[in-house]
Amino acid sequence: MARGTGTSSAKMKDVAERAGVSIKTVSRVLNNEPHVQEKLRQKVREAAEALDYVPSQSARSLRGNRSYDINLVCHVAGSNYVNSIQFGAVFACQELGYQLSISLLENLGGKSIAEIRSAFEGLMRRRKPDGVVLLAPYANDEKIGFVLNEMGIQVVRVGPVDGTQNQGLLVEIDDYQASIDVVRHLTNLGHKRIGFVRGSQDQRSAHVRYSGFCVAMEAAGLVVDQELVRPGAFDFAAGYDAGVHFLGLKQPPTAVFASNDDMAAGVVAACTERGVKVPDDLSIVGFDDAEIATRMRPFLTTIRQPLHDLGARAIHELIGSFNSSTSKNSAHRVVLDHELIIRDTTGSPPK
Amino acid sequence: MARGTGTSSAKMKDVAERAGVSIKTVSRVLNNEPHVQEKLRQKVREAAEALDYVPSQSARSLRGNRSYDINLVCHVAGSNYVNSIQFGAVFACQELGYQLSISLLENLGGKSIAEIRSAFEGLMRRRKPDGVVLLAPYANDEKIGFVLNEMGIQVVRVGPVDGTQNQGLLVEIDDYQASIDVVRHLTNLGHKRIGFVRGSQDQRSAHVRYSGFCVAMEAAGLVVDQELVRPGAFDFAAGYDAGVHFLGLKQPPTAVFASNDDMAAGVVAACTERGVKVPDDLSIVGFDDAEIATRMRPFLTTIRQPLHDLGARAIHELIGSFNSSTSKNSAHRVVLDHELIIRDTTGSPPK
DNA sequence: ACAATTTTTGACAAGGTTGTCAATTCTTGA
DNA sequence: TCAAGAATTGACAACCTTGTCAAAAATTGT
Repeated sequence: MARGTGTSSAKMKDVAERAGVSIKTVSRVLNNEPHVQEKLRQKVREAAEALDYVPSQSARSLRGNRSYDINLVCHVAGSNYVNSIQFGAVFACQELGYQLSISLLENLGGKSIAEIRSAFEGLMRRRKPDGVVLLAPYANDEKIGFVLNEMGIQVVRVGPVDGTQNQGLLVEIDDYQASIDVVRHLTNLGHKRIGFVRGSQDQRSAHVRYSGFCVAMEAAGLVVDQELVRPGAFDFAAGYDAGVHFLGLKQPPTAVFASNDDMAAGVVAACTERGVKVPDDLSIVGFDDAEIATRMRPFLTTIRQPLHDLGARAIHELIGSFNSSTSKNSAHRVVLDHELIIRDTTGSPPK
Repeated sequence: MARGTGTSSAKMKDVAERAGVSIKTVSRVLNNEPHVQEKLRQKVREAAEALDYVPSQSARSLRGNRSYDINLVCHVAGSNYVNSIQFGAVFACQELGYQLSISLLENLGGKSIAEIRSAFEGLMRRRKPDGVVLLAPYANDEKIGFVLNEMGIQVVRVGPVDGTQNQGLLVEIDDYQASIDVVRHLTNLGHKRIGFVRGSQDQRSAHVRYSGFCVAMEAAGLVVDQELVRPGAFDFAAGYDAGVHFLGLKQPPTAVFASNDDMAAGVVAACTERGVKVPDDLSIVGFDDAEIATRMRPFLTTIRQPLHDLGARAIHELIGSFNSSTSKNSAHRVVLDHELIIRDTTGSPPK
């Protein structure tokens, strides 16, 4: 009953009364709209502060047709990659007053536009997010971007994306350069027969990493032996299979570059089982610097992606685009730094 | 322009007109309130169906003072445990028309009630969730439960919890029995000297698993040698350290039960480095059946927790409690089944 | 100093739902 | 058949914010 003890929080009306202005003026000040005297601005801000005013999201959404929600869309698997990006995104949202919710979509690959549309509509019509963060493998699916655009939802994509499609917002690292860095590290150590384990064909990063690999090999005056290029799906098992294949070869490689850490760990596991010493007999490099890189023995040499930052930056770009006056189509591409982490799975090739 | 092409979706008013009833009646039908003739119910449902009506979350929230949001609160680390539960929860929310958002809280251990309160208020006042899912290590913090209760937010806790505090909603597995199962598996194989790696002291599960271990040892007529009980923090490094300790002993154990998979993997790593054969020289069991259990070699014998189901069930309990008429204090405890997964890290003790 | 213009301010409606309460219809008993 | 009571239905307000538009105040030009 006593003042300040009321359970319900202050409303705009209360702030207006305390500041001696109209409700609308309070609204203007709090939303940083123009056309208010500096003097009143101060008063309103003070009043809001004093009353510990917090705007009602539901009222804002209802009237303003904005949800202050951002949706992170990914497929079901809870990989370290998705997880780390997600955490970065959550932090950024907390900071900026948005809410991040997670949406899981069954694999949409190869679905028609109509099917994709209905999947998203089913997911989002209860509460339409202001923006969507699209992770691999959806980031590169132009149909999905199209559907979301059509629904009036701003999109930011994380990860490498085909150059062909209209760009929009994009946050990534330079996978191409990172692959070159890996090969250079290996060739500097003296390796000449270098194997490669590819990632899922439906993910752009898999292709980019492979082409970086090829270019760097060529630049080093080496040939890419197709016998030493194995398919994979970014999972441990594929790495293991590739490892078994390599070790069974008459002339095995002296180094293997796997397109991600899970697969690199698989290659190492195959070596461990067969008594092949890493890195003495075979050097191995991964990509991502996932948890497993320091959970395995020996520790994995790999490329560190700033996953956390990628997620955070994606959110910042998205929210920035809401407030900027530039049109929806404004393309913006952000490239974050990667880093080659040299640990214990790489060394000189055997004599 | 043509009928059905309108961009904005149907509102309650439209449904009411089509069904020839008042808006309020539509509301009643759609919310399953009593006092409506069956005949009208049908009509309304048909109309809603035909118009593809979806209620506006913001309007509902504004008027009804419910957000249809559920918050999953955990600390920063993106462990497999948190991740898997989260995925289960997201699925359940999608199914039930709620939105799951993630909140990350810096470590709140040892903070005062005032500090905890302000952390949550800062986090949640922009949009107060209808319920909160509390994961370890927060699940067992009674101060947090208290603060949330005071804020009028329903809570469901996942994981083992002290019996002392007022219960509320709780979803867990029987960690105690699971530990007994592990020990029984080991003693059945003939092990007598069994080591144990404990989990973080601030997590209830660590204590429960340890006491299950002790009881089962006693039941098998074995003594718990304190030399063979090592501390840990549920992380790989602690398991590794414990492994190094065990292997350096004059009389090492023939089996080790680690309180989670990460630590078990650490013990295995220590063995691998030292040329100790698993399971020939040392049997090792983990807990969780995390990803790493099948990413390591040999594959890890462990307890499978139905993490996905725990998350989903937590959501179901929470939402169920909103709709049920029973009071907030209604305690409900759900215990899901665990399973001992016997893989390749356990075998008979060496002669 | 006054009209014309620009800037600042506020009254009011609207957004889509649910709670309240009064009006209507139906049921029951005499 | 009619009164009393119960069940059903609907009109209207309320939730809290933002957009519209007109009114008021300040500024400019002559």
